[in-house]
This record gives sequence, structure tokens and C-alpha cells, in this order.
Amino acid sequence: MTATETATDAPPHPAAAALRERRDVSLTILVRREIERSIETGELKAGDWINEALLASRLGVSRGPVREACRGLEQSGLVKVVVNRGAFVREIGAQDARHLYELRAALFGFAGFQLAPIVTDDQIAALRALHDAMETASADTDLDTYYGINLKFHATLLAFTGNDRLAAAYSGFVRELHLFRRRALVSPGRMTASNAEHARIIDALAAHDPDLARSRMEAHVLDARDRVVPPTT
Amino acid sequence: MTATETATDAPPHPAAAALRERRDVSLTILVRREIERSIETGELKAGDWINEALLASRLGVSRGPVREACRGLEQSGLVKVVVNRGAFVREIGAQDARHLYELRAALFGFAGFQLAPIVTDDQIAALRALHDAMETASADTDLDTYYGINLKFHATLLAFTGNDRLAAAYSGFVRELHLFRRRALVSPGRMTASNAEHARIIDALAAHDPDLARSRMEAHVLDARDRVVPPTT
DNA sequence: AAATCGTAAATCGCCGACGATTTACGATTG
DNA sequence: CAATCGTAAATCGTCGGCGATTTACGATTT
Repeated sequence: MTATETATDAPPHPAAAALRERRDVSLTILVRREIERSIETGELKAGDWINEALLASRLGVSRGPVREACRGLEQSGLVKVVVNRGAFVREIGAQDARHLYELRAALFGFAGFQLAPIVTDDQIAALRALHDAMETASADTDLDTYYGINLKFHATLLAFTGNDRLAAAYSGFVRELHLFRRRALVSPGRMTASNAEHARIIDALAAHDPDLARSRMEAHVLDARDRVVPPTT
Repeated sequence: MTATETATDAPPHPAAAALRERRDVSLTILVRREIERSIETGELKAGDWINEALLASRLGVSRGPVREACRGLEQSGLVKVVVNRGAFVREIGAQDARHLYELRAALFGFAGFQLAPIVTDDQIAALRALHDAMETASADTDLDTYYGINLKFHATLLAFTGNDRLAAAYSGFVRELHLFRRRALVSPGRMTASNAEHARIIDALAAHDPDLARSRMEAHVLDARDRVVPPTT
């Protein structure tokens, strides 16, 4: 009756995706994804307490997977666990936010430094396409679209270095930074200014100038740092 | 009878350390520390399988804390968990090792870039003291001592930036890099050469030259990368 | 003898429960 | 009435156990 009867999986079964999705994914991973999603959508805000029992019953699982998920999230910086008091969504202070921006700047700049000498024409074209898309969103004052493409622009550039650890670390820092409040003070004017910086970054990469690319990319992120979290804090 | 009877803890009780050590530390944390220690000392080697039940009984705990510890270690990159097969000490390939070295280079170089303008004379003196200590160890061909002070040199320099997230991320990458085999091919000659680079790094910092400090510090780590894991892999 | 198969042991994922700690809140006292 | 105290509820940390999956290994077949 069951699918395990005939093990003729030589041709990858078309409808096996749903089963695989549950076969090689533990409840712990599912719970972790759910918590990450809740944090990103804002259902869980920084400082919020994560009720183990409530979350467990809400997801129809026991507390074990929830606890394991929280331990993983703790190491990735999204959650703070206090002994005998529970797990809380991490609160990012101004100081931490500045530090995280600087980490982003260091990695992003280094990525440009590494990418500039080896970047291909196709990659430049891909980056320019993203830049153009942001230009359109900027003209429409579509903040959400701009923000999404902006993330993709950075991620794409990072991926072009071929250093996946670099890309993973960068996106981890970005995710942590989401926990810092009041980042939505992006005026429409800032979008065009920011995208102008993107254009100059692409130019530096296309010119195969590592030092120029680095300084522009680093400045790009450090400017965002000073804009989002003022130094006078 | 118990110590909870008299709560006059206004003066911090002298013998309370042992109890605190157990009061605000869960078994999960203790197990995680134990696994980290086993990995660092080599009792657990890269690729080794972590038997949950065996480790639990050996430490006198149940499997719960062991599982939670492994989930934390997984996110910090020291452990790889495979569903329905268990936890394994992470294996770092040549590619990953090179990527991690590059991450170290990016962070170390950026630290120098940030530190150079603001470094104090006392900090320079502290770094020079570590350099001198390494010079002595180098003369005695004392590899272990040199290696230890070298780690301290890097950590101290990172700490001087005041960016603790930077320092934490850096030490995390260093710990991950420990999982890469054959890193002990350090000849006595390399110690003196490496320490000469340290001296030039300190000089650049003392001269308050951010770009020079960065390029020297970045090159310092990238040289180590090419020495430990050749590009022709 | 090599390969295949089937069964038993080992191990993992998950659950429910119990004691310990923390928190909430009303009673008591000055 | 404010502050303190004590008790009850809520929550966390930990444990042992059960079914499901994987692995080990001997029997069977070619």
C-alpha cells in the first residue's frame, strides 16, 4: 500500500517532493523556520517572550522541538535564552546595530575587493539589471519593492565571489539587523541617492579596480549605518 | 538547613561560586562546553559521530540536553546534524578552509582599518609586548607557546576596536578553522617570518595609517591561507 | 563466493510527566 | 494605604519511554 513498497526510485518520482519535505526535515527545523518567519513578519517583535508550551500546542508539537529550535536560534543571534526564564526575541541596541553594520561593511567591501579582478561581463550585466529595477521602483516610490531588490542586489554580488561562507555570514548579519527598530526611515530621496551609489559601485567593479570597489562598497554600508543609527547615541 | 533559608546575600557570599556555577547554567550549556572542549583537544575529530545516548550516560544526563547542545553547535558551525542519522563533528574541506581564511582576512583587515586612527599608545605598547613574547617563543622554537600568544595577539587587536560582535565573529571563524586538518605544518622559520609581519602591522597602526594597516593585516591572513591550504586543490 | 534479502539490534525523533524555579497576587502588617 | 510576606499558579529544566528509521549481520539465492 505505502510508497515504501516499491523502491524503484531510479527515476526521481515526480510527486515525492511532499514526502521528502517531511522525510528529511525534522520538527525542530520546521519550528525554527516558523519562528524565523514570525520574527521577519513582525508577529514576534524584539524583546517578546517566546512561550514554549503555547507555541508547541499552537504548532501541534511537544516542547522538545521548540526548545531545540530556540537553542539553534540562540546561536544564530535571533534569540536570547535566559536560564529558568525562557527564550526572548533578541533586542538589538544602537551599539549592537552599529557594530553589525560595520561587520556588513567589512564583508561587503571585501567581497568587492575580491570580485573586482575576476568579475565577468555577464555578472556586471546582472547587477546593472538589478540597479535598473531599483531605479524603476525608486521612481514609483515603491519602498517595499526597492528594499527587496536591494537585498537581492547585495546577495547576488556576494554570491558572485564564490565564497558561500561569506554570503552566509553576511545574510546572517542582515537578518540580525532586522531586529533593530526604526529602520524604515527611508525617504524616497534616499532611494535615488542609494541607487546612485550602486551605480558607482558597479562602475568600480566593471573597471576591475579592487580598492575603489572596496572603498565605495564599504562607504555605502557605513553611510547606511550613520543614517539608520546616529553616532550620537 | 539549606542555603536558601537565609537570603542575606547583601555581601556576595564567598563560597557561592560553586552554586552559582550550577544555578545559572543549564545542563545544555555544560554539555555544549564539554563537546567544544572535546573538539578542541582532539578527543573528537572532524567527521566523528556524536553518539547521543553514549555521551549522555557518560556525562550522567539524559539525551535532552545533549540534543539541545548539538542544535546549538550546529548553528555555530562546529557540528553537522543529519536527520535520522545523528550529529557529526563538522568536516572542513579545502574550499571551506580557504573561504574561512578569507573571512578572517576581511574582518582582521577591517579591524586594522578602524583601529589605526584611534589606537592609543598603551594599546600599541600592549601589542608590542605580545610581539616580543612571540619573538622569544620563536627563538626557543616553542610552537605551542607561539600559537597561543598569536591567538591572543589577534584577539587583543580585535578587542581594541571596541566592536565585540566583530571579535566574536572572528573567534568563531577561528574555531571553525580548527576543524581543518593539517594546520601544524608551521616551520620554525615561519614563526619568525610571521612575527616580522606582526611588527610591520603594529608599525602601520602606530603610524595611524588605516589603508596600510588593512593591507598588511589582510595580507597577513591571506598568506596563512595560501600556506596552509594551497590554491591548487 | 558474491550479491541479495530479511530480520534484529541500534539509534533517532518525539512525546508526556515530574520536580525546581520563577512569577503573580492576595493576605498581613506597620 | 504602602510595603512585605507567603502561597498558588505558571513556566522551565530534565528525564524516561515509545514508535519510526537506520544500520548491522547472518541466511538465502544465484
